[in-house]
Amino acid sequence: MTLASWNVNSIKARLANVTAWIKSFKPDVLLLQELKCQEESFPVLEIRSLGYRHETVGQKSYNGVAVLSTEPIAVRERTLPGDETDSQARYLEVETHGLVAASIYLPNGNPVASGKFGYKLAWMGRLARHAEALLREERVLVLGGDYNVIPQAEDCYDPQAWQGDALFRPESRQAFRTLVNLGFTEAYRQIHPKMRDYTFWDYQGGAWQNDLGVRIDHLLLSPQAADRLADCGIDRRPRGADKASDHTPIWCRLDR
DNA sequence: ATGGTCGGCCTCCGA
Repeated sequence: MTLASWNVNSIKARLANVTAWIKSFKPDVLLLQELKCQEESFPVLEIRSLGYRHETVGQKSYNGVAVLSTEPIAVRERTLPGDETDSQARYLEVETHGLVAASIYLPNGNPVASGKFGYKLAWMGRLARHAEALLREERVLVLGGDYNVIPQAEDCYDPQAWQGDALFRPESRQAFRTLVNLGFTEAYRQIHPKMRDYTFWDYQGGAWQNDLGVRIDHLLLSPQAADRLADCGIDRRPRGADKASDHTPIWCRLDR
């Protein structure tokens, strides 16, 4: 089975792009981020007509996550546990296709001098604590989404240009390592140890045309999921389409 | 010379 993740930067503005990609790639499970709409305005009919079930956590204007699946979906969590006061739509955890999957839209954290960076790091701490509990279940589990973290210098066209940015700050990268080191396998690096590839290119300054990107969308696999990992890739084609999102999908194939 | 990134939206904020 194939599972993919894609930050679509508005599901309404991106509907034609998303439906076209689903038709061509046919993922079994698709994790979406940055819907930028409330649940009642999610394009239910268009997604259903493609043969997918869906669950969403929506919010007006900002954030918003979803899970699409060719099989029934059972929701486990609609928010990241650990802070009842957090109302941002950034986490949806489900069971489908016999696996546990979470669609994650991790806070951007910029500007670093604002409270947003503290919120990002606190959110990452909560994610790590919850992930520990998830790992104890010893299930096939995928935590996928827009992590807004550039793990290493080689995941970035120019580390100097990102120096000081919340996506590349040492604190952000350390928190990402702490999460991975709980026992996850980062699917892309497992399959492509040396490859330079990106999942995000800014709209500004011809970043896409000049391949000035960063790798910030990740699939984290539990040991039971990593046992089944057969392939992983980044599909650049959607980023080159008309009216593209600034992110492109990352996918993995789990065998058996 | 002109333009300059998008999307949503209480025309600026968030990314």
